[in-house]
Amino acid sequence: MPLDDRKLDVLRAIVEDYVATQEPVGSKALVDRHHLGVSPATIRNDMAVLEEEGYIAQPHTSAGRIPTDKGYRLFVDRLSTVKPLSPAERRAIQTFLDGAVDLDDVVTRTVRLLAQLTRQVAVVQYPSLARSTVRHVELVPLSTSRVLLVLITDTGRVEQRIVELPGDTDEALLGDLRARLGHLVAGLDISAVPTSIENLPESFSPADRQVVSAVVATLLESLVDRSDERLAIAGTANLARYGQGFDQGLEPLLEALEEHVLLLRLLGEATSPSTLTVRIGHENAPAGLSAASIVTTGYGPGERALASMGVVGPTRMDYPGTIAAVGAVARYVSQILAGNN
Amino acid sequence: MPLDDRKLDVLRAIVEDYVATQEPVGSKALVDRHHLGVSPATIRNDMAVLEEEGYIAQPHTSAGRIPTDKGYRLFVDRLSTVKPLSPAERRAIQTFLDGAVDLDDVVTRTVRLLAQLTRQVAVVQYPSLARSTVRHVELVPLSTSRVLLVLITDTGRVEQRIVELPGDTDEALLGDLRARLGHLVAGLDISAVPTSIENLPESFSPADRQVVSAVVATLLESLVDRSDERLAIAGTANLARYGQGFDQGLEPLLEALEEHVLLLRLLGEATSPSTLTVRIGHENAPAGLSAASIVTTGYGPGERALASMGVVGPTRMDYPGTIAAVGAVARYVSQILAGNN
DNA sequence: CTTGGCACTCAGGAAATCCGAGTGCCAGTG
DNA sequence: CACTGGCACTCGGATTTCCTGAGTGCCAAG
Repeated sequence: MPLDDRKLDVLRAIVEDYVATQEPVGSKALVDRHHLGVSPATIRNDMAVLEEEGYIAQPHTSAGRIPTDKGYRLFVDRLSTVKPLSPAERRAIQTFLDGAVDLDDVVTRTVRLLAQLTRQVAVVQYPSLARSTVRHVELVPLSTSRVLLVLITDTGRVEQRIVELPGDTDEALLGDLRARLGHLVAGLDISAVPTSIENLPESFSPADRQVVSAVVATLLESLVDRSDERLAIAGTANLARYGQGFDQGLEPLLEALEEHVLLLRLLGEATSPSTLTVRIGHENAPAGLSAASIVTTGYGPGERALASMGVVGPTRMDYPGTIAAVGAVARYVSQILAGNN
Repeated sequence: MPLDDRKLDVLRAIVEDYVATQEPVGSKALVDRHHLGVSPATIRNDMAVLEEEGYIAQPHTSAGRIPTDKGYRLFVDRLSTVKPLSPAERRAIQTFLDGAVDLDDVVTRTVRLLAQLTRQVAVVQYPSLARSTVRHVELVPLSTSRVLLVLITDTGRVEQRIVELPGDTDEALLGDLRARLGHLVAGLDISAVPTSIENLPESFSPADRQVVSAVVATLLESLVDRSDERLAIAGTANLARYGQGFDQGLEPLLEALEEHVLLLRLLGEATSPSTLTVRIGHENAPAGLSAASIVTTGYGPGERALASMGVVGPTRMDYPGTIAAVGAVARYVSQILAGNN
């Protein structure tokens, strides 16, 4: 049976009231708080249908209704309208983020800001190496058998590795290597680097090949190294405030939040900066987060998302508000990153 | 009134039992579980004295006793014996830490290990820049008006800054500057760098002075920048397990744990690697942590501590076990750092 | 100083009770 | 046909009462 408009209104009202009060909402309360123009009895009939269809449920026989995951899903997809941020919030975003001095600072400020705005747990992924381009590669001799390899990306990120050379090496070779490396990879997309340099050693004299190979190997290694898919998290204290909003207690949640690999996967599927994903309750496969909802979006200067950020909270969260906050912060951060180019 | 030996035994027994059971312990239970050779009535008298002196307290009139902060203090200072780690634990430390590939990895592994061993919250400070020495300084031209300043310390840490030069600059000047900078600061203690280079600009021709000043300024800035006093935290989920061990709930604690500045201060006062500090309950000034105890120690290759690590848990923690774990991990990490030199 | 005895206290659990929000259903109405 | 008012019913949760037993403090005797 298709849901008519009023039933959708009822569902919306239920979600809104439940989110606001954290208590099951009954038919009477609904009519009082929203001017639906019909009597409680009518609402009850509608509710019965909504329940049959699985959008809402009763915790106990004689209690009001609460939305199910499916109900939230419908709400998010079709019933909620974007709630514009208050001027105060906009200002907060600006003043908070404008003071950032470098990339790391942008990330830590962002994550705190997001936690504060949404009063929930914020998660921000550091811009991924993989999706940026090379601005510069440098070789710095430390001793005759050690050299520091520095890689700078267009996002302002700097990776460095110490390369142990197989034997003593003179400046000339290094200089040559530096120049040719730079020529090969400058401006290149990180993902394109491996194929670009794989044959480099062969263009050197056999005597030098070992050294070149060592450097190339380290460079490749530093590129695939996913360990730098780091995360910043803030606002875990908000979980405690929300208190027993979570049935199974906080432990599984806190554990999940420390499982960065897991979170990265959830954040991942790096959506473009303009789209925004909402995952509700059981849609989050991993056990620990099945009582939580996650709102994520990508961010980054261009069309492609450089990395993702998001908010984790109870399924009973203020979706419109959270979505607005995440979206606004992501847009602003993207601007900053574009500016700092 | 000085406490005789038996009273101390009683206190020790109370602490141990309370930590183990999380429940107030009464006189009867004490005589049963520890062979004290006297009757419950006698114990009661001793307990009365201990209570009068403020070492223990009763939550309710008709309940057993629990240790006070003062009681824990005495226990830690005089009554507890170090509990050697189990072979399994020693092995865990080794296998867990030996796989570390770089400094950051050492830190993240350490913090997880510590959280796992103690089943509490672990906090590890990244090795502080301020207490290491300069191994190398490098200048890498990015464009004619931008140069990358790289600073490498003996702890394997690499700081980098981009310097915006006031005008176009040629290679020769940079090379000269690089050489003189390196000569001035190599091997120097970070804290000694500022005085060492403050007069450097004046030794250059007036035309070049602006450029040199820009570089020097950035270098100084990167040295005083405390923002790199970063922390790694793990095991917050353990707080939830300990559950309502904390009277005021988890919120203030989680908040305190996100206040890195605060934690750094607590960790701080970098003790030497060989000493270990225990702060109990109210000894932790900040409100949020007054229900917690903190066990910290410094770590680092030499005599001086490079940074600190520690564990945060409820006052009712297993002090001997925690102390042993923190000590062992710190020693092992120190060895690793010394080795990687 | 230690001990057994004894009266007393009281937190916390179990059982009993109450209340009212909320429901489903039905018959009546425009 | 959709809506409404009425009504009987349910039952979770709050409130109260009651009870129990661990634990205490004190005292007099060994």
